[in-house]
Amino acid sequence: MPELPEVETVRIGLESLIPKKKIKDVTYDWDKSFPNSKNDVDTFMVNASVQRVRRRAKVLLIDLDTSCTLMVHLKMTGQLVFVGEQRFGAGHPNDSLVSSLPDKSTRVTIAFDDGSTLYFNDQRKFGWMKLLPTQAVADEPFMKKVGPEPLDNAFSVAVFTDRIRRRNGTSIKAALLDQTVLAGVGNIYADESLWGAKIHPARIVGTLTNKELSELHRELIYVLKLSIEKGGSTDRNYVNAEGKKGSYIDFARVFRREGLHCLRCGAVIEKSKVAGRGTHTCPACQKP
DNA sequence: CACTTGACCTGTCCGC
DNA sequence: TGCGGACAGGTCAAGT
Repeated sequence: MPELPEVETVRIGLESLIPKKKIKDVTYDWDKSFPNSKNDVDTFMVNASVQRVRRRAKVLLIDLDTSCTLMVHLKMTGQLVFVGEQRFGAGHPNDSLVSSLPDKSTRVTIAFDDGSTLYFNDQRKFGWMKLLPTQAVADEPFMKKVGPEPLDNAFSVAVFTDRIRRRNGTSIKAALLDQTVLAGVGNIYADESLWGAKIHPARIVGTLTNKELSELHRELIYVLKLSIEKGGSTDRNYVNAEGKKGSYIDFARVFRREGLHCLRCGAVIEKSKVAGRGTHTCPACQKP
């Protein structure tokens, strides 16, 4: 589910909610969602306090004061939802998903000593969290191979072009989705940025001009920043750290707009499959 | 090696 | 309604 803007939105929310909170108790129902031993949890999590919440690519990093970090990947349907010590009932203005937690998608429950709780929910069980020494995070296989952050100042057109061209024989969409090329792009923002740059997702990287890649670089940064401003995209399951949906989907130009008119030229948006993923394009603006 | 496909899971939606 | 199949925002292992 969540791509860079959604994970960043969760990070911003958690960073304002959980630092300094002390963990009282941890429970979980599915080993693959949280593979650490009870001994790890008792030794390094229980009685530990949260220091800060970081993000790298689509991974959240919750640093504890035991020199350990909770590494979290939400994959397709994961949620990290914080519920304060005071709960609101159904119908209350502040009521939301949170009033019904935990529910059957709750995989891990982290209770803090002030009565508040952080829930890790994941319907499809693809997501995971794991506890490891903070200095070991960089040695994780994914962290070693993942590409640069697209919203860093250092992510220039030259860097983008150079890295994309490493996948010269594949489609531009597959290259954008490849986390070793650059970090954080998933299906929504691949389609959105390609529409913005008027490039068909199935175009082979080797056929793209530097001018086209320069446009794509600009569009990619634009849609990622816009989405963070809008609190991410809620297509199905995504919610932020307070259980609220994001609104980027209301601003989307092609994603999930099949059958509707292109906002630029009026042609009817089509849906197809590229790089094994549902793909949305304008047949007039984005020529194969 | 470069690239593509299937597997991991559950839930929902669509057509018969 | 009921049922089968396709599909869903990610990543990795196995296949060509």
